[in-house]
Amino acid sequence: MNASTRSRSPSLPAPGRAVRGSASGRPIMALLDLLGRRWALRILWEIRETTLSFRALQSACDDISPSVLSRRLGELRAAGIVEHQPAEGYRLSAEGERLLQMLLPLTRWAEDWSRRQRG
Amino acid sequence: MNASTRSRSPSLPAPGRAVRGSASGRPIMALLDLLGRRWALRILWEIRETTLSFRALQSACDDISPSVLSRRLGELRAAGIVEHQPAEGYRLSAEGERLLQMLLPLTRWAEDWSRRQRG
DNA sequence: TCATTGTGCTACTATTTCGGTAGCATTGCT
DNA sequence: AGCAATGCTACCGAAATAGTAGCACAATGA
Repeated sequence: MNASTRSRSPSLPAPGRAVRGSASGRPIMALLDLLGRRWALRILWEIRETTLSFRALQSACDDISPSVLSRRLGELRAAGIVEHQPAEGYRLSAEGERLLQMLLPLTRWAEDWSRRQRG
Repeated sequence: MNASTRSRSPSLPAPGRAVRGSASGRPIMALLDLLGRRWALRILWEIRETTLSFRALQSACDDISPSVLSRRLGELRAAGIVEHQPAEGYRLSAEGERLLQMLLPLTRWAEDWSRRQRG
């Protein structure tokens, strides 16, 4: 068996397809699956208002390993949330920007949370 | 070998402490770490407007394994996002409800996404 | 009283995912 | 041609997760 034929990535979550934890294909489940993978939220966060090259993104994410970064980017691109501009780098798609708009208030929440957790 | 001495869980993300992928302790990084763990978002989603027992939550999450559910619940409770009412079950804390308020619009986004992805 | 059912887990092993390092093909300098 | 930067893939050990079994406890009810 050739290594290139072995399955090396989890199934790509997409609306309308069964995903991990849900045979229903409900879009929200596909999304929660996608965003719940390691580094996915962080990657989106780091490009929320900028364009970064693969390596710049890698170091922004505290030197995430290139294999995982590559996989996450592949998934996020397949989902149409991230796009790659040759000679510029990775950035949010228009749809990805709408998604991130919704996540920005998390910063505020996290700060309140911080105050409460520490007292 | 005493089981209680072995390390069995990844470090609990908390604001003010270094977390996976960030030595800064910025609250948002701790939050992204916490929510980026497998099933974390889904668990919060399933109790967004109800209280569920351990087993009910397990089946709501498409029969997630109890070991992972137990860990996630421990983390989310330590974070003050989820709380456990004896004889009732798991539910969001007041703070957790504020957090979920921000995530509810994801449903709408995911539905639009679905339409675009499928054409 | 003694099953029976439900609850909240922990233990254990197998499988999958991730982390970390090395390195390659391509592109663009100079 | 040489050199550096970019966007990866391969490989493999480590860590997280899945899957199954089962335990301790409380409540119910015959």
